[in-house]
Amino acid sequence: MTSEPPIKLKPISYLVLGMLRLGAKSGYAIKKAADASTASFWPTSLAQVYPELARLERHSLVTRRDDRRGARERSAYELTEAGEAALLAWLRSPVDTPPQIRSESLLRFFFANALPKDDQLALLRRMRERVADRKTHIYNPDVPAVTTALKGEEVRFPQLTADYAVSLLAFTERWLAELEAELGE
Amino acid sequence: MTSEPPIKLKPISYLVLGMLRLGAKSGYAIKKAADASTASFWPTSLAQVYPELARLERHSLVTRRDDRRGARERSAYELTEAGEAALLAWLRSPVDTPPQIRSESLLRFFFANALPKDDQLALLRRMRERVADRKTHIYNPDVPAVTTALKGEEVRFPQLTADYAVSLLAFTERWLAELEAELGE
DNA sequence: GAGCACATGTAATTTGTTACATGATTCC
DNA sequence: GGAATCATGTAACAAATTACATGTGCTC
Repeated sequence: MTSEPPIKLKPISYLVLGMLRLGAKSGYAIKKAADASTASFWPTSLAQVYPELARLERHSLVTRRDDRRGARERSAYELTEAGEAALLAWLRSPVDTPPQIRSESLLRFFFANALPKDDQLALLRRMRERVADRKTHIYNPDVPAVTTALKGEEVRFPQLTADYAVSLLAFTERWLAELEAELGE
Repeated sequence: MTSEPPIKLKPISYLVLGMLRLGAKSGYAIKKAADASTASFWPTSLAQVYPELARLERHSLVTRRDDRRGARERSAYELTEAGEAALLAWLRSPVDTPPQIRSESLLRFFFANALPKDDQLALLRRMRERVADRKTHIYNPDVPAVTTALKGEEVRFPQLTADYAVSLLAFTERWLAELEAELGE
């Protein structure tokens, strides 16, 4: 089907394939869906999505058709069989790079010893407030909006992912509150 | 003291300043200490540490002196008063960029709906096993090894950071086990 | 008609990793 | 004597973000 050298699929590839499978059709829609669901553990940008779609099309993992609305151009992409197979193979594969985390907040926490006790407590309180903030702002993945492609399939993992994120934040909040109490004595 | 334009301090700057304060003296020692303590939430490399030390020295936040061992050259760095002040100011500052996370594992989880139930369960089990692995391999920050510079100061935050990491992993393990049980019914 | 969401891309810049280059010291 | 660790740096490369560039359609 293609004479291209074998394509190397990266997480962004699977993000795109996965969102297509859930029913997002345009690059813009994929990015929007990602912002509302996967952004907190796999951030991306349009400058990644568009080139990736083109790359996947060159390798016949997706097909593109014109889908203009009046004068505004738009592309509608679909998974090919090879594309769906690649997605499933990845989901089944055990290979897993460890999660990468960059938390300035934890870095501060780690060095907090340099502060007098009052400032340590202030730091903990600020951290806890911020965690509470993030908890209330977790996007509930707007699954119905993008699952038009799925007939009858019960979609629960996106919601579970959001649930997990909220639980983690709640756990962190409690952990910080306890430490605050202990340190404040 | 310097005619350089004002220095812009980034997290790697504070990592270096903080490790110096804990008693690491050479660039190599800073990297080693970071690998054993902060690497899981703020990874870095020697190719960042060395240039950063040079930059901090140019701006008089650290001082460098020769500390060769025989024929092997080595530099010993120390915080200046300005350096310690910068570290403390950062620790007190509320500014906080949200943590950045990239977890291929969670991305898989999010899309796991595409799999038949058995494969979903296998995915959950693999995730849980991997979390358990990471939990057992968490480095305990080797604080005594680098705290020669601190006289009498009780250093507990590095240990607390490791405790928190272990707690989070344990929480995740339980969460996954429960989901597995629920899904397995 | 103003402002925002929809829509697609490329270019420039930033950030960070891995590879390269070189050598000394220590431990088995 | 060989391997691992100590020690310092630079160069090449990779990945990702932000900025740039352009225009349409919808809603208040």
